[in-house]
Amino acid sequence: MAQKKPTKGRKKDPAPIIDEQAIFEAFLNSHGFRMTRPRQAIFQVVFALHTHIDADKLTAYLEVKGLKVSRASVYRTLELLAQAGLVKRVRWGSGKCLYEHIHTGEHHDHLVCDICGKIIEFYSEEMETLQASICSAHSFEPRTHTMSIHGICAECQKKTSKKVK
Amino acid sequence: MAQKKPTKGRKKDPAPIIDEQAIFEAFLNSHGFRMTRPRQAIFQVVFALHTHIDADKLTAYLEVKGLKVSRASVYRTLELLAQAGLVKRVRWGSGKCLYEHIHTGEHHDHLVCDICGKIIEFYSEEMETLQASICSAHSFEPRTHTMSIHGICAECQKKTSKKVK
DNA sequence: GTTAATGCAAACGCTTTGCAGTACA
DNA sequence: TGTACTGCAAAGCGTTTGCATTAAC
Repeated sequence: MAQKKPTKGRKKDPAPIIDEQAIFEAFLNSHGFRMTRPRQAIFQVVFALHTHIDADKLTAYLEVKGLKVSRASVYRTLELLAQAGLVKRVRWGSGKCLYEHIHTGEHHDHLVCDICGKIIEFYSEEMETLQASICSAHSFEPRTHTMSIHGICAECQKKTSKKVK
Repeated sequence: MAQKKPTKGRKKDPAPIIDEQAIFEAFLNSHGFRMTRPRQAIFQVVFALHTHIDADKLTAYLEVKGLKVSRASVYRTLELLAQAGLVKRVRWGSGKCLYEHIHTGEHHDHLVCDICGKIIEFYSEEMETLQASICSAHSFEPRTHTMSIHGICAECQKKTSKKVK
């Protein structure tokens, strides 16, 4: 169901949020949990943003939108979303956690600029293949992976090379 | 000691610790720092173990060896070692930090078993090459990277398939 | 009307820091 | 002998939890 044209050309603009919403609701239902206003709100923000976000920023963001939700609920809901397989939690260098939504089947890796902190997402088919072959060489059954390359982004390189020699 | 036969067969047994010790001492010297007993001890343990270790385990390990060092000093020394480029600090899922020593030029990635927690290190030349090409495609200048594949190791697969189903 | 979810604030776990005493050079 | 380092304990930071109140079903 839900037509599935290849949509050649555009890279992003993945499955409509509705689908994920349905998954989330089904997940809640099947566990005897309830769909509440805070959960709605958090869900919306996480899936509307196309970036990683930490609990604090998310709370602030909600507040700006006029939805006051306690940090506790934010954490609890993100945990739920993670359990539902809709969101992935990643520890970041600082000790904070960032959360990113997962579009089914899709996933990407990260280039992280050590200077400006920018995160560039990328996807590489070869990387996936390579990982699969590494895993099978170790009889390891992969489930998820994280890969981040830290370094200096193009812009910061320019800035730096201007300033410092 | 210090002989450097190829020791075919064994995979590990890399550059003697002595070299790294020299680097550490040089680092300390050049920064006006001092080589102290706790620093010695911590250095020894980190480079003697061929695994990742967290500050707590390291402290405990030292205590067993009869070297009581405060957690504070452990953290401070690990920070120094990191600054010297001898040790890499990685945030782990739990919120803890693990530290791993770096043998110059070498580096490896990880397979992490979600069931037993075992960490398998691997190195892949193709991975390095692939990363380099991804970086250059984004005009990104890489410095370090982290890649971990989570999943289930061979042994746990066996156990699981026996029990379940 | 039940039962689960919320918000608050206190607890938590790991890491960092300030300070008085200790030890390296 | 002077200065850096240590150990302690307290503070810090992000996250989790207990409990009384509120809201979903």
